[in-house]
Amino acid sequence: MTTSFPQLGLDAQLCFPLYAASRAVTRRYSALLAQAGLTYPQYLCLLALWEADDPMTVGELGARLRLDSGTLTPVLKRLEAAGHLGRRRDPADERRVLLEVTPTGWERRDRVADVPLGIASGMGLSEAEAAQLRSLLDRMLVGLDDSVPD
Amino acid sequence: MTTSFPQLGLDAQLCFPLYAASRAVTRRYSALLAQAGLTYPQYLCLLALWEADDPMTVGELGARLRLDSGTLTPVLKRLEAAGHLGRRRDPADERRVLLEVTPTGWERRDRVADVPLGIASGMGLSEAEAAQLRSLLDRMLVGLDDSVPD
DNA sequence: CACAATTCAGTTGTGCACAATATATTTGTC
DNA sequence: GACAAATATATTGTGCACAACTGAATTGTG
Repeated sequence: MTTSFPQLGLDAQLCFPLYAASRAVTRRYSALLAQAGLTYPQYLCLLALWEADDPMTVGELGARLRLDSGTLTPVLKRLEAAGHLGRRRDPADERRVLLEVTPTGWERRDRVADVPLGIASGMGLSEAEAAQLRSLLDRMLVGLDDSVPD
Repeated sequence: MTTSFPQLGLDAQLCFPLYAASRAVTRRYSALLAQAGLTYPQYLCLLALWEADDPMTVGELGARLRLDSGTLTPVLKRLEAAGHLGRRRDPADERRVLLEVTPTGWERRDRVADVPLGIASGMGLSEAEAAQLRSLLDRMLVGLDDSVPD
């Protein structure tokens, strides 16, 4: 690197390690999830819906995953086509679409139950380090939210 | 969340905070880079090429950024179309394509020089925390590399 | 030299992300 | 109760990511 612009070094910024690490983890998940017929974003949708227990709207899911309807709608349609969830308009407010996991969708849960452990073991971080990393990432997210008050 | 499958909690896994934080940071960069006519992956390509100083092959760039030719080729073509870099076959080995930043491409460097600082200030982490985060992410990447020896 | 194996970039196809926009529904306000 | 403003989702268009494949160029081996 030329000595000028040291702040433009790939490794001097947080963004690149973050971006590369995120893609590496997603890739690793994808390989395991493919065996269950799921992509990573589809898996995230199911995680959120499994957690909620009750039917959830597209907007609520988007708020949880920080994804907009332009991303979610096609993902949800593929999950519906695969029989993992049902989508129906909320009778009480026809603008909303309620997402409900089907029995087939609940079965996926057992199928992927051991995926996270499989990833964690290959990651080379202790439980304490993982917790520390989670904490730093959470604080970063909050910081980014706060500095753009919508 | 139902009490079974605690390991499937969205926040229990590292992947989701990592994924959400990475997208949040990329989004923030994109907003600033758009003013310079660059997308985030295009910016990463230029960062790597600026660092190298000498012409670089597509393969070398891919190794640095951890991206494959299927991703890079269209990005590089757009950078070429914008006049930021030149692509030519290596006369010594016609399989390779050499990437060279044009004068116009070098000018982009001044244009984006203050972008990283603008991001960092909004991130709410101290310099020490940022360094710690970088270190954890790097070790994670190494761990993931090691556990899949290609 | 012949030629199989390897390397390198490009192409194709699928699936996100996200901005901008469109459309339908609901909610205030008068 | 009309109707403007707000809300919720869907659609469109652009640009990645990445797996799988193609084809050209190079290298290793006999």
